[in-house]
Amino acid sequence: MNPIFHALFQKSRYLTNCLNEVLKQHNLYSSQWAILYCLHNHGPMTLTQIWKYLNVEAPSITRAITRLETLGWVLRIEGEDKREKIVTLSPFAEEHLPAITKTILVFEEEMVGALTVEEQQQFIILLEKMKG
Amino acid sequence: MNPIFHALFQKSRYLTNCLNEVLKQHNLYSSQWAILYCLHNHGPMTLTQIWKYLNVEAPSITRAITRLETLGWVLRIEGEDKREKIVTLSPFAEEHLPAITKTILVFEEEMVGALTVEEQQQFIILLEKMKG
DNA sequence: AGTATTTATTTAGCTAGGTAAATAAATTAG
DNA sequence: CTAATTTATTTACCTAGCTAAATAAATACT
Repeated sequence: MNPIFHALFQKSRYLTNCLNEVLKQHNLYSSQWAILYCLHNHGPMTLTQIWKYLNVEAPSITRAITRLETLGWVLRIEGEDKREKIVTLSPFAEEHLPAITKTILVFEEEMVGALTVEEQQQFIILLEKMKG
Repeated sequence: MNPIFHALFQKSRYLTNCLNEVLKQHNLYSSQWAILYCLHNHGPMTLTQIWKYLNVEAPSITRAITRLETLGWVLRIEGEDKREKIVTLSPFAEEHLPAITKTILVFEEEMVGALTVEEQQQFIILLEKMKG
């Protein structure tokens, strides 16, 4: 087994666990945060826009949004096209996002700070080269 | 959000999906294969040895081994220390592993072939630098 | 207009990771 | 030797990805 895969999968798991650990203080999981961040940048989005943007299947987003809704982070609004649901951040989310973003920035600096900007670019280039 | 994380998580998910796709012909999932491969290299192992080696929590391995056992890939044998269960590959697994290994090698070459050996080493070095 | 197809979301059920707590055997302490 | 602690495994339950199929609304076809 090429050690690249093992290393890649391990690090991916490790980093999401660390991210979850750090987000615990805000009562969030990393994938929930990914959705909030996405909504923060793009404004209200339909479920389809979200899963296409995050490159994930629809049912994962349905489940996550349902959870985020009951936790009070987002609202599901019926669209003009009545098939679609438009998801928006709640006032509660808008209020808390700045502190969370700060937490994330500290985390990122801690995790990726040992790499120069060139190394980070190089890393992404190498990642891009891996495909079927 | 630093694009490095998004890229890393995406690629990790993409590669496991591809691996699952390729392993479908052998009726295996990628994490099941990781365990079989591990047993193939090290010989019989206890559950604890397996989860420590794969750097995963114990319950994940308990579940995976239970599944692999009912599918006929491994056997659980009670150890001399009666707390521990020793896991061994079944004759069925021994028989089929060479073909599976071949599938994996083709997959790896396809996925990682665009990188030179130096780039692969560089990639792993950069990965190692990411930690808290 | 009425039917067929497409599109958006949801539901059901699978693997796969995690934590917390239960159980049972082995080991250590007194 | 008995009681306390440690160790190995399992169980229960959570998030998070996936596929396949159900449902409902919109669109296209004839």
